[in-house]
Amino acid sequence: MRKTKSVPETSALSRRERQLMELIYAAGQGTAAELQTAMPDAPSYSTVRALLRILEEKGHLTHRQEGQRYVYLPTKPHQQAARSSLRQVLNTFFGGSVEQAVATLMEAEDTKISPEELDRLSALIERARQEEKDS
Amino acid sequence: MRKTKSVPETSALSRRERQLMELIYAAGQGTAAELQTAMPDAPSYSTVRALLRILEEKGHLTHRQEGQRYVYLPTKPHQQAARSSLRQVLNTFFGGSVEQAVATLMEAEDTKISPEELDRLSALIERARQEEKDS
DNA sequence: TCGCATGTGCTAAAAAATTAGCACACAAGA
DNA sequence: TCTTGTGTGCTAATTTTTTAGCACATGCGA
Repeated sequence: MRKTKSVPETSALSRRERQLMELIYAAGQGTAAELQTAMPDAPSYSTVRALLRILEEKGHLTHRQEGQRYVYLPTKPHQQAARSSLRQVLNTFFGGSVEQAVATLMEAEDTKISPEELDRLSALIERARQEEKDS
Repeated sequence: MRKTKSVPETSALSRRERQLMELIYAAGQGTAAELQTAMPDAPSYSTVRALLRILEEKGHLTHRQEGQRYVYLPTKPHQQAARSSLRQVLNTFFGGSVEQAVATLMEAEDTKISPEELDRLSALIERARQEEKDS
């Protein structure tokens, strides 16, 4: 069994913390009240605020004051978080293979990829091929 | 902010539990000792066993006895878990778009997709297109 | 047969996460 | 000005998670 590389302390998020981070990344930003509303099995308002404070301490979030309330937003750029999450899933379930992941999605009944998206995807791949040649 | 659908109790995994599940999915199966070895910041052997027992109680794992030790393996088929994890990441970070996800991966220096994989990917897409037409 | 290595089954304790709830600040309208 | 609504800053309690460690079983070689 392969030894995976050590996880930095900051990524050891608790269940609720993770849930909040996902919401914030999906939404871009949010206030305590908004986030609470958006949570499926929402805890109390205090709890949400407490979690946000902790996440800020851990360095995952910052806030800016807007009027009199805090709007929280991620510290790490969306792009970077996205990439590392995706990598993680790819490694865990697909042996790191993008192709396998896409294949799995295409097989799923409920997650059909639209013709338009297929077009865009193949355009993307074509472009990558060109760049490959150029270099 | 969109309200996400409620998460079933069983998916509320703790940090360590999640870590174990990921390892098991990546490896297919494992004994307590193997898993402990594979964990980056491994806790004690007892701890690993305790967690495995809990995961089994929660219905995520089963074990079969092999000789005198337990070999744990996931309850849910790999495929299914893979799909739902991937979906999750796609929704959180890429607005559900496969294309965007692939684009992000291609941009990353450290996660270049190999020419071979590009070929396989486009073959995959081509096949999907054909099926689209047929139906 | 005895001692050791490797396993599981427990239980109880320690640490961390989650939660509630109060106190206080400030803005806006009566 | 007083009251109300909405916000933050705390602190303390509860609940979950994580951990260690003992007791007992089994297989194996000395």
